Amino acid sequence: MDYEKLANLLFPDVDKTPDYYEEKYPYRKLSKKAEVTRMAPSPTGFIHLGNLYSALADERIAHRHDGVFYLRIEDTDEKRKVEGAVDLIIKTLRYFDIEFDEGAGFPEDAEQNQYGPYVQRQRVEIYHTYAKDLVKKGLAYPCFQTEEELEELRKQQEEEKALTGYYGKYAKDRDLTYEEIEKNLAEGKPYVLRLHSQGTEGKEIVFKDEIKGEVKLPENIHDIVLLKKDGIPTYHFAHAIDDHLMRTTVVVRGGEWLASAPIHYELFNLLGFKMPKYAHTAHLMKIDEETGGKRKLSKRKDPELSLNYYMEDGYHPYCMKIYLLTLLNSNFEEWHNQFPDKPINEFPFSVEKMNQSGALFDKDKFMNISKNELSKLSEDEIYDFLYTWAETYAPDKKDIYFADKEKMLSILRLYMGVGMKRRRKDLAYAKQIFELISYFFTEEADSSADDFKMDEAEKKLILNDYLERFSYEADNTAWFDMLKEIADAHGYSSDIKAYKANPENFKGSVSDIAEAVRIAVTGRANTPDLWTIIHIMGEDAMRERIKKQL
RNA sequence: GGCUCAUUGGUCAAGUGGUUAAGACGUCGCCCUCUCACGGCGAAGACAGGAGUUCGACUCUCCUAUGAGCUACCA
Repeated sequence: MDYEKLANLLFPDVDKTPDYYEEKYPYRKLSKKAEVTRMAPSPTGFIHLGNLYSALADERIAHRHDGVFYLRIEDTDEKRKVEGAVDLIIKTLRYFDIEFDEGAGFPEDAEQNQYGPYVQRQRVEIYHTYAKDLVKKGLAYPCFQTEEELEELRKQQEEEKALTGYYGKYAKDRDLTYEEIEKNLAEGKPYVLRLHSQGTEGKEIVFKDEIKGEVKLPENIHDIVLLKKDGIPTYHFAHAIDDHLMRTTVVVRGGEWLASAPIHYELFNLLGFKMPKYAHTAHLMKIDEETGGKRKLSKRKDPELSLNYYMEDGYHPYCMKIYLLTLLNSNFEEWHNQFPDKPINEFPFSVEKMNQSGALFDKDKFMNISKNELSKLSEDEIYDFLYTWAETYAPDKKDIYFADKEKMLSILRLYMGVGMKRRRKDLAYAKQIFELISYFFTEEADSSADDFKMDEAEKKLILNDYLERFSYEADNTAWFDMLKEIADAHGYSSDIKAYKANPENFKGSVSDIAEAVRIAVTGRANTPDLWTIIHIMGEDAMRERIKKQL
């Protein structure tokens, strides 16, 4: 067989050689430690937590030592394509403070486009050049098998209990003559381009994974498809060419790719490429309600783990980043607690420290982190964050909550414990915060929340007395002393300890008095300092709310 | 079925032959306290199972179990 002739028959329009591209995309001039990573999503128009999780890993690895983090769009599968997906990806990641250094999304003539195009469908010329070269070397051939024939083959192999797939003696079209190929082509028969695998059955390769260490895998023997019948490359072929030509140094990808590593190993070898480092990551998992087991996040089954969900509820992107980092690198949390003031990007992120097994997304933990981190912000920062969130996610509330900036800031100071010895940690996410402080912005107390513990008559008696004695000018201690007086006057103990020592001597304690007032004013049994609440709300509002209970 | 990876408390996890098996979240108790939140102190709670190797195994080997992934002209 004259492979040269076959190559020209198959790719008459390809006039370039691999050397051309090798020269066009030279090795990057970066320091030794610098790594080049990429995020390579399909443009499905959907990003979820798992995507963010691995994008963050990529980004940290690249930016740890001034490397490059770029965006490549893997649109080789027609069915998955969605318009505007690239924009969505860039915007979403930007929301979480992750920026690309180059790749899709940058203008064509931009400096950040030097290794482009970064969209695979715009790279077919490149793939075909390498494909032609492979054909020339007798390492690839056209395969005219139909789906039915392949299906037939699979059945036959299953019956024989043989390994399924197109390989070795089963790869009939390996031996097609030039004339046969020419004839098929002339008849317009569709074909795919297959790799002529050089692997031997039973042989093993030792594959080094940056996270898992050395893994023994069987050598690839399959004549895998390089170019689909429409001339578009499969993931495997595109991966080899793109990551080589874009000079990727570390490929971070999901663990489901580990099994196909032998294919990539062979491909890189036959193409004469130096292999990048690989890091196969564990997926974020969740508990499956039906089976009770762990399983990987699925975009179809787990809409609540879409990034939109977290944006809509108003989780602070910084908190999300912190949480994901604690999952990604187990020593991050310790580092962050040790140096709370250091920018988190200074954390020495390491590939080796990444998890081997999939972690469950722990909402409690995330909540805890959110509360902790928000408590470190200033009231102005929280104000701005809430304002921005409300603009898009709660426009109806925006006008109400932000009508009076000073009032809002006072409320935030109250809830954050600004000025106290220690900050409070009540605030977790925007939606929850709006709910938490809602009673400040309604006509009356939140009647749906908590009920009074004392009976109607007693309640009215106490609240009446409270209104009579109340003085707006009284400071916090004077005001509380007044509550104690009420307690004493009605058979409650003004001294909590005395009450606890002999509860049978009293109807209750001053805390019951405070609670009655608290519920009357706010509708809730639990709030921060009541005196401050009253003074933010104003005397009239307070009196009105209490009168409603009489 | 074949191949691969994983398995330390409810969750996330330190740990690489000798430890009282860290720490964080959660849970519970106590203290502080007008409630809540914060903070402090404390408690319960784990090496999937079985064989080896070894003076000694969470750590090494093998087997079993369980879970996950791959086995496409999808990525």
